Amino acid sequence: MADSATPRVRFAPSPTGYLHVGGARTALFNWLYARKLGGKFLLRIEDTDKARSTDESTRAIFEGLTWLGLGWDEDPVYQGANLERHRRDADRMLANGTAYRCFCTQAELEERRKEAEARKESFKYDRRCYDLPRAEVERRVAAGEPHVLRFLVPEGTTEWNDLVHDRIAFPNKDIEDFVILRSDRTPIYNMAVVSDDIAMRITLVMRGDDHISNTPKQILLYRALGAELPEFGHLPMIHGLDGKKLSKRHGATAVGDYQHQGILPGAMLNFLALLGWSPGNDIEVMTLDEMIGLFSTDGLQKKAAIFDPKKLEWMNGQHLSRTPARELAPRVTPLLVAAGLATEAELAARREWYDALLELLKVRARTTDDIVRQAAPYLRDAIEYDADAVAKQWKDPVETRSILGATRERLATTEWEPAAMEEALRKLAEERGIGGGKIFQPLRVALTGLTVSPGIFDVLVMLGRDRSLGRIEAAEAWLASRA
RNA sequence: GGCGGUAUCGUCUAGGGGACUAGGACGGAGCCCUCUCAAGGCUCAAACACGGGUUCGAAUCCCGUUACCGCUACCA
Repeated sequence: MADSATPRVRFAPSPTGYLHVGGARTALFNWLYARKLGGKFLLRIEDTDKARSTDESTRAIFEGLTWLGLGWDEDPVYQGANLERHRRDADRMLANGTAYRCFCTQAELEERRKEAEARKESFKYDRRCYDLPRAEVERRVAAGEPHVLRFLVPEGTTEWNDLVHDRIAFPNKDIEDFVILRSDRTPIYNMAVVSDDIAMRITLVMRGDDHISNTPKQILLYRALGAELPEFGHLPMIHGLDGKKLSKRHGATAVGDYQHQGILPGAMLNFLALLGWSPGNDIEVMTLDEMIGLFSTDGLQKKAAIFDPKKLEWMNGQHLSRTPARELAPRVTPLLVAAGLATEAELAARREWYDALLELLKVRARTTDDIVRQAAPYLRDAIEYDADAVAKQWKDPVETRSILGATRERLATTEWEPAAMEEALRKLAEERGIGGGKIFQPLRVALTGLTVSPGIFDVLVMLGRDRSLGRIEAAEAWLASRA
């Protein structure tokens, strides 16, 4: 275990796509760990696979983390920039006898692998180049013969006390003498990771459990380099609804996809946190700060979790409801503008009204997109009558028009205030011998064109006197033309 | 195939030998509230993979089986 006073953890994605929800969760747990313990959360871009890495992906990772609010503490480390150190470390191992040169070509290896397979045996490099006479090795090196550096796996057992799995052990005989430096002198993954983690003074390596079998190799490398071991913690995977590893087939897997679906970053984080971690009680909905307070590696799960979009939506609805309009506005305004429902200036000009509208809509929305959909009747001049709404609430044009007319007259002479309006309309219903709903429902359609909306008196207030009365009148005219 | 990991309601999970007639949440069904929709409240259906041990006692500990997942490259 590393003795550094300050815990240092890192998130080390390879920039070959977008920020995956699984990666986001790994980042979150590392981030929470650092925040909880007053440590540092570092970012390392593993861009050594030149063929697959792109700047665009790197940018997507930055953007994803930034959107989520998972800031990193030091400048991001680009693995590709540390090539020289990786080589030096590999050469050090060659020098101290923990690594050796191997001249076997990939084609030869491939052939032997196939042969072993044909014999139904598992292939493991047979260490033949380790036995090459020193003179021959020197001769071939001098001749410029291409070769790789392989790690000389020692005898014994490699084990560690995993933060989430407790003890994990691998017999070293099952680990082959793996390559650490390619024939073009670029490092192989495990070499680069260990070299970088040592250089970054990482105290805990917390990553997906698909790395469990890399861990014994890495531990061996730490030892060969005479470095102090960090702690290791392996997080379970995230699967799709069918129990298979989450992939494109399951729909949205990129954090950005959810951002565009109207998910709040806080809700995304909260949902992800609960996928593989539990605060140990029945608490579900949490802010990031609350998560920091509650976080403990004890609550980390061993089992893979299935990503359930339904629960994400519910979680988002919870966060939406709990977010004050003032905080919601910056996230919703751009969407409203993009939908052509308003301009930023218009909304800024009546900020209190806008806040009140958001307060009304957020409770019945599960995504910010829902809010945008619901907001249309309050922002647009004209409304459209939903066919189903008309069919259901305006069945009888003549009667409906009569009710609407009476409603309009009452409202016109009533103070524009919820309690007063409700009293007036309930009285009207009583006079006509009908239930309140018989007035409210057709009115709702006249006002919004829809069968669903916030409470009708809230709608009247949001719309304002002139617009409300105007809409009722328009509805009456529309009905007259149908009668 | 080899090695490693995992196993509680459909899903996320609580549980760390007796408090378990196994708790909460999502989703589902129903009821209440009610001007609609949400939200909220209440109720119901729904799980300890299987088999052996250990123990007075096992969801909890051990072993095996099964299933699933991961790794098995001069990818990361």
